[in-house]
Amino acid sequence: MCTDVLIACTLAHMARSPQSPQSPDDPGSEPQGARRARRFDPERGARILDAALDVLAEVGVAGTTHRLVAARADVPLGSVTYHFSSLADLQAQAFARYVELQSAQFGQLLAGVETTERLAEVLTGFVHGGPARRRSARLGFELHLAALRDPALRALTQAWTDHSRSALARFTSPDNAARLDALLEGMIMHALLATVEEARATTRAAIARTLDEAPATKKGR
Amino acid sequence: MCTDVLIACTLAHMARSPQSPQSPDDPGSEPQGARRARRFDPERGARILDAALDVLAEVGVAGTTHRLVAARADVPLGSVTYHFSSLADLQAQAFARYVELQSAQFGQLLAGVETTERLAEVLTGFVHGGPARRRSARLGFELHLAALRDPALRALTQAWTDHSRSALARFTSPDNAARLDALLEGMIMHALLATVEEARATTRAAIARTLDEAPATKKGR
DNA sequence: CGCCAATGTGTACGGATGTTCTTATCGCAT
DNA sequence: ATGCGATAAGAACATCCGTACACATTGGCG
Repeated sequence: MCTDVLIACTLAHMARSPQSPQSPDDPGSEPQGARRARRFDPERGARILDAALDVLAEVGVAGTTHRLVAARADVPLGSVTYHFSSLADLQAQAFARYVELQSAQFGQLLAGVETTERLAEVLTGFVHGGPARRRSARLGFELHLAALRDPALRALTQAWTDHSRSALARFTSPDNAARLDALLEGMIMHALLATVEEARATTRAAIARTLDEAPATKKGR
Repeated sequence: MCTDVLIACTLAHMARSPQSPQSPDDPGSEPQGARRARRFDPERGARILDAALDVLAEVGVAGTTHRLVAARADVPLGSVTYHFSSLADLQAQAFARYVELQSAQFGQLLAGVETTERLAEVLTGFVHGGPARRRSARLGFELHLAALRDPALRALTQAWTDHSRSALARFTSPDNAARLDALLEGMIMHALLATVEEARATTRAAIARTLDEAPATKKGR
């Protein structure tokens, strides 16, 4: 399995050499011991993290390997193990970066929203997302599942949930914000998995109905 | 990583020999070529599937291997590859079995429920589940994530969602049943991941509020 | 200018895994 | 009873993976 990805890996590794600007002395004439030119590359760590997020989104936590990430970031294998003490460390830092980016993006999405009607509209667009949103959602669920198994990642999911709830709490009560958050999570998952896409109006109605709560302080029912 | 599981694997493999009823001729005197007695074991396939579900729940799709499942089912490695053409096939069939069992269990859970009040109570217990529920929920999310990556599994998640929605539709409109299903999914995930457990009353209130919909046939809002 | 610590790069190794294959065994139809 | 096909059992193989390591390079500081 995964042969295509491996091919891509190999190709990326091979493709790197020809396009690099060759040193004054022609290295092509001495194929033996042809060590690649060293590159000055600060913030290579950050680039590796981005590549790791790409790989995580594509093949999941299960399929993510040092070599895949290295190929994606266009760096040699040793560079990944140099910058990150272990594969788990790499994944954890990548997920941390993801939560950071995602929180900011979500906050920005809700920044200009004033009315609950507009909020419902925006959140509907959030659930039915384009390819970029799909990637994000995949990463999110990948993180959730990883956190389910590795308590060290719980802090990240907790932070993400807290941020999401508090961002939504600007429009409803905290309890209802939590409910809305759970609803969104479920709807996003279903949207990702559904063989036939749900009608936009339906999800919009579900969000809107959840949004205008009946406070029902005491006489609930 | 996973050393403990591997130890368990090895131990299970070693522990098998001494307890087996030995043949008339004492095999202990001839340690060389000591092949284990062949066991007559119909429905070994089903037992392997159960073992696979256990392993899936414990270590996830990522960590599930032929050898782990074989050790869990107390069968030799070759037996797993004999009954299932590939690891993906094994996982798919195991998940299919899971959906079957889970659908039945969920239907049975709602079977005796008549009032929406009682339903809210039952669903609350479903969200805050004991260890058995936790295992099921983990398997469910494991399946969801696997289906996210493997379209062949979509049929299973679709069946599960459809069944769940129709079971809930006995108490509300189909649209609201879908909304409630999404809410449950999200709340279950949050319950699994939360570092501090949510108050039971809160989730009950969230379910109850979602349950009594304002039909609002035309003049919504 | 000259060093050195940090960073880049390629390779090696032990181990785990999926899958295949050979051999042995036994239920069962004839 | 007797063959035979289905299944059990264990070993083997090629591959991939995480990590460690040895060596090369160079930016920046004295």
